[in-house]
Amino acid sequence: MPELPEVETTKRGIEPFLVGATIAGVVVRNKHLRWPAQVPQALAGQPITRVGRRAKYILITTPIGTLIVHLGMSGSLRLVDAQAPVKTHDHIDLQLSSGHCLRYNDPRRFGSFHFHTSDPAEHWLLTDLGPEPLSNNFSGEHLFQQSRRRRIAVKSHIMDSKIVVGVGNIYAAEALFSAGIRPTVQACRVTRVGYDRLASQISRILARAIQVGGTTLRDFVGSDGQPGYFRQSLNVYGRAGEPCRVCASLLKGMVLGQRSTVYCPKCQKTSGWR
DNA sequence: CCCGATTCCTGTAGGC
DNA sequence: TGCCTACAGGAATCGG
Repeated sequence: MPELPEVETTKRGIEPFLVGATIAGVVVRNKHLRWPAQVPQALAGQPITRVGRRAKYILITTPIGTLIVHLGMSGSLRLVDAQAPVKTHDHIDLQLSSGHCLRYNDPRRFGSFHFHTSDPAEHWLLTDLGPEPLSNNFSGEHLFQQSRRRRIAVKSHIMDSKIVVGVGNIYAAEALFSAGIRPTVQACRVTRVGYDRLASQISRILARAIQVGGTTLRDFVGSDGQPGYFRQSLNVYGRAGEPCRVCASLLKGMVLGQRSTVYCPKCQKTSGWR
């Protein structure tokens, strides 16, 4: 499931093929995504000037506007040959003048395509987002200050895209484990020191996951169709009932905020210090 | 304002 | 072997 590392992996994979290329044609086989897909035919003939990312959105910019693409839970953007046979759930193609084709496949259709004619940062999907976890705007102090009145679980706090973007269920669980913080602790009870440690673990883990092409659990493939290899580095996610890799205690699984959560009852005792 | 629950969707795993 | 159900989850939105 694409979280920030998977989206960044996709962005890096497609960028060299898109920037400088011209869109030769647009094919929308199924526009019934999370929202009706906005992919104007007017994109045909437009050069792609920039490929970017904000949170889990991939931004594909042309002189007439920017496509804002979200991969949802099961979406992928792959570069295929223009003649590649269409498979099931191949919903949208951007045909390129180079003979390549940027193909969007999404079995569960939780993804989305929006088109915005001015600065994408001003699109309603992006205006209320928190800082990028790999930027200088992100810190333990930020997490701490934003948490003072929040009684929700700290895991829900760091998964809130208004607080910080790109931290999904997998990486939230992993960062809390590495920081030694129990996911269920109220956000307002985590200490400043705890948030410092949590912020640095979030950044470190996301950066490492990007280095190995993200995490492939089931669906995710990068733009070249290759899986990511961070799965073997997971310490808690998907390991409920198995022994902790640090202390051998049995990892505990539970549901928190409608999300499956796994933690080590021994390594994750505190809400701050260790 | 705050926060938990609900909603979208389909492939897969588990139970019988 | 095959059917049926539960579950996975990003994030907007709803309801209390």
